[in-house]
Amino acid sequence: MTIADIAAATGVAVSTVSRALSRPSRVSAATRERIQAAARELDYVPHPPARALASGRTGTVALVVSDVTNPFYFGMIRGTQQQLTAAGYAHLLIDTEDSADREVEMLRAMRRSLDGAILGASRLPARALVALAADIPLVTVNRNVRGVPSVVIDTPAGIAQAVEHLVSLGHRDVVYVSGPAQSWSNQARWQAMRAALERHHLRAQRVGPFPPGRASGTAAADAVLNSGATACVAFNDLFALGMLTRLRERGVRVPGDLSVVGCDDIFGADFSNPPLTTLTAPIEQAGRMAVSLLVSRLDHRAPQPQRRTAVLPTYLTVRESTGPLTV
Amino acid sequence: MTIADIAAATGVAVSTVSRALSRPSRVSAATRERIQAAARELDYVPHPPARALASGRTGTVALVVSDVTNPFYFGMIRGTQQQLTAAGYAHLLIDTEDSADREVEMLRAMRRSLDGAILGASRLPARALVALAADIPLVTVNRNVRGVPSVVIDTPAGIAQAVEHLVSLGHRDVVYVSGPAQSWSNQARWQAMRAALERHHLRAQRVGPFPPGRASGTAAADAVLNSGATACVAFNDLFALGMLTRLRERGVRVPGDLSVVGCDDIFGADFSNPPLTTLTAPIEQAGRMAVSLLVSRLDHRAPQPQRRTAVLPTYLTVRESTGPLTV
DNA sequence: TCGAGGGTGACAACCGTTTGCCATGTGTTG
DNA sequence: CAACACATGGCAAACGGTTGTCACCCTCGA
Repeated sequence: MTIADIAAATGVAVSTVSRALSRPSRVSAATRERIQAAARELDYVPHPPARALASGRTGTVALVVSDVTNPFYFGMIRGTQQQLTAAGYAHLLIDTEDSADREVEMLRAMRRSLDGAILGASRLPARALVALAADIPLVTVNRNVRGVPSVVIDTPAGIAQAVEHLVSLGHRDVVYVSGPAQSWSNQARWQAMRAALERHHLRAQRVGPFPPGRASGTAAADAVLNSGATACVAFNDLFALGMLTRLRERGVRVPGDLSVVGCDDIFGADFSNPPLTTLTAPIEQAGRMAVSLLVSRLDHRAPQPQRRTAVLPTYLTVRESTGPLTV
Repeated sequence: MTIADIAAATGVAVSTVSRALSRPSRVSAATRERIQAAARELDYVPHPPARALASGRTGTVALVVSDVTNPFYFGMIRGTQQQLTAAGYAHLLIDTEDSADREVEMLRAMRRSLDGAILGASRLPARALVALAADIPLVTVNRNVRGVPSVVIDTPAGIAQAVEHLVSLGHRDVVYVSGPAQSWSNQARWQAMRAALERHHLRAQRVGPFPPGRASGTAAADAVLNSGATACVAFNDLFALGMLTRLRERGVRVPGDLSVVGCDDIFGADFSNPPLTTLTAPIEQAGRMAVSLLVSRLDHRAPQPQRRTAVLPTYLTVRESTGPLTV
């Protein structure tokens, strides 16, 4: 069941078989048909590694995440999965366990077995990212570095909306619950928050930073309560969800005593108690778009896209974790 | 940066380099050291496809799921990811989109680029599964077919506990919310439910089947309500969670008017409203174990394990969606 | 001193495809 | 009718490793 067998069976050269199978226009309709029939007959299955060795193309793209455990990535996984399959690529999953070192190390090791990679929220310093991009086609998500194509979800713009929402409900003391300090998204969100509050002549406060994960919600909730704020915007839904449980434990009413808004709108945000007001991010779409961007650069026949970075809008989904300020 | 370069740099043959790198015991300490130093120096990175072509081993294992969207698989993905990385394998993700045809088709196509595969809840008929297993090392999860190693989560045993729990709360009319008809797990759960109820001389009812997905919760909730039951066990948490929202919409109190128990204990079951009583399944562990099983058969040097199938226990986690029968 | 044996490294075949280059045959054009 | 272009298919050289086989050398025992 190699192309040599097919060649023998049909009496043509292996090169012809190869062409009939992978570049059908290169052979005449008659032989092509004959060869394809034989292939079907012998139920031939191509050998990807051999193909990769000879052609340099592996037909595989990796999705690199910092922690598969984070529900935020579930959406990304879905999105990339869909689009990669559609484009005929295999989907490799790499977990860097929150370590930048591991990130470059794994990527370096797998470089030759990948056609490209999608970095979901890379922790790499900008220069390392650029260096890596020179080695292997990359698209980043939620991480904008000059020279590396990327798709970013415009949560910062959404944050302005969220602040607007809270202010309109009468809140004056709103605090930002900060995520990991090295996180690009976290910084962007905090900046946006500060700017938005300043437009209302309100002082921006923050608590944290806290490590990723729902467990951080406990400490975060306590910190927010301690800050005396009446509303807060959390770095992400995982934090917010964690806070909700903690607040419930402590008997703090949401939104009666404290309004909470999250970011991302991950699985669960709609059925938590109370359902979470959050910035809905088109995560899945981001994944799909990242793949499109990557695949179109991989396909050299396709026209290279002008814009190397796409920004996706976010919108505020008001549920029940935010409410008017009560005196 | 191929082994030929290293060979040239150190003045030995490529075969020696190859051995120094992949079978270090086969060369003397002196040359090995010299070669490894040179490799580091030239920063050589092995070429996986070439290796795969020559050796037949790809160092890649696929996790095959019916729908990446299902949170049940999130746990599996985590588990397999961890263990595969630990064992030095790359992790390929395949989504069959609930189609058995697609399942065998994809697996056939990728066969040569995989060392093995883990089937999370395969939809394949038994004979097809066995045929496939002859072609490529397989381990199934929650699917027990003679001759194919597997790890199954013993939810059925847990169902007995759940029924016990409900009966002890006074419930006499408890209904099973059925999942996809072809699902092996669904059948096993229903059987277990029936048996458990019969032990209490109670009649087993069921509603459904419903297609996978949270959305089914709506129809399911209505059906359960219509059945007149005072308690139900849902095929999985996704259903149960969906039901919870629907019941809330309809103003039905849980557990006041209806007790609900789910299966699996997926992400979200603990912070839903009310938190869900469910059968906690060690999903992540199942993933890890499946990998262990697979990897140990791949490694021919390792002693082949006797037991080809592992069963993992499940336990009842009582939260707030179940309560005493109220007249 | 000689032969045996174990350890070390080299040779070369092979894994299954792709692809650049060339030879042939066919149709088109002037 | 000749010359030419083009379409088609074949040859063979890669691609980057692994591995079976074998030759060599060194050491040790008789």
